[in-house]
Amino acid sequence: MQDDDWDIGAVVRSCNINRSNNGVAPKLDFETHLNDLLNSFDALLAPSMTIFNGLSEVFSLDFPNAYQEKYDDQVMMINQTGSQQLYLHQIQPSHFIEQISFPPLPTTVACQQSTTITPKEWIDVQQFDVGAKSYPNFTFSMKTPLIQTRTRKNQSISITYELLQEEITNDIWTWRKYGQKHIKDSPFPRNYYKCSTSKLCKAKKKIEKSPMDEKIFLVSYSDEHNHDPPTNRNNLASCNSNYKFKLQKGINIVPKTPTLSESNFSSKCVKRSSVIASPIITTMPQLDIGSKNKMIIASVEEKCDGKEEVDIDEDTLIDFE
DNA sequence: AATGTTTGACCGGAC
DNA sequence: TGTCCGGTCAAACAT
Repeated sequence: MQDDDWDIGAVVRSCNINRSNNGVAPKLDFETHLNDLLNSFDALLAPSMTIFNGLSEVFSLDFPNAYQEKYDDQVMMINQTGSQQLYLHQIQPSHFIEQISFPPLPTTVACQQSTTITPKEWIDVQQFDVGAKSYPNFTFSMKTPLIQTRTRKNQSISITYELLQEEITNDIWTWRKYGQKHIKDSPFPRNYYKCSTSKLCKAKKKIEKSPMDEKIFLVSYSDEHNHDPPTNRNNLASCNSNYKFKLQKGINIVPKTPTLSESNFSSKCVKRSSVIASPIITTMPQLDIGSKNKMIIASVEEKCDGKEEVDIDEDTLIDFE
């Protein structure tokens, strides 16, 4: 992927990567040494990559049980012609640690695409068996699914989630607000947070309300925590004794102009939008930290620059237990 | 006193 | 080169 080709304003399609029902987490046991070209992770996926067309900029793979041996390891994958390289790395631990507090939801990722093509053509979630275990495989007919954003050169990649209010308040990390900006074309301000646990921690978080649906918060994470999550619940995000269903203190969601209808922020009233106009994940990918689950994110060094919008293909959503 | 929030100023990348 | 805009800084203020 070329940094200067990144277009955050590109309209994003959505597509899904899901686990099967009753999916059994495989132990991939891939090697994660920097610059490894082939490892057991590749060996499992490489056959499916033969049709990889290299049009993706960023995509994500969400495995029920994938892990890296070392925290900062990066996996580089390469297709059989050697013309494309995939760089895999894990997202910061906070993302999957947080997920354990959420109810089971389909795992969905948002996708950016460059040409007119249906979501099913981007990602074809398949099932294949390894021994008695079954888990999804991914064919690489996908074009440009996206869960990462980067607005500028040299800016850290951020991962954006669509969350409801109660999901925001489930954040296990402590954050200190350091800025707020009104964003162009959005009636709601964007709030900027840094990790307040450690001054050396570079983890950041942005929170804003979705201009598309004010019940939904767009929460972006960038950089990684370099420490364990705080254990004292009294110190957690909101600093409120009844934090669970309160907005984190300092989250300013007052719109510039009252153009949107009122919301009661009740998750029960929220239908998760199938129309995504920003590079976001529509639900938190669910992972089980207890089994070393992590989301793996890959980026590809090739450009695509078309822009188009598409609905999430709800048919491809598969609940995972 | 320590920690977090507010908010205008500033910086730098993109165009 | 100038302008726009997102991101960050930091002083003042609040808790």
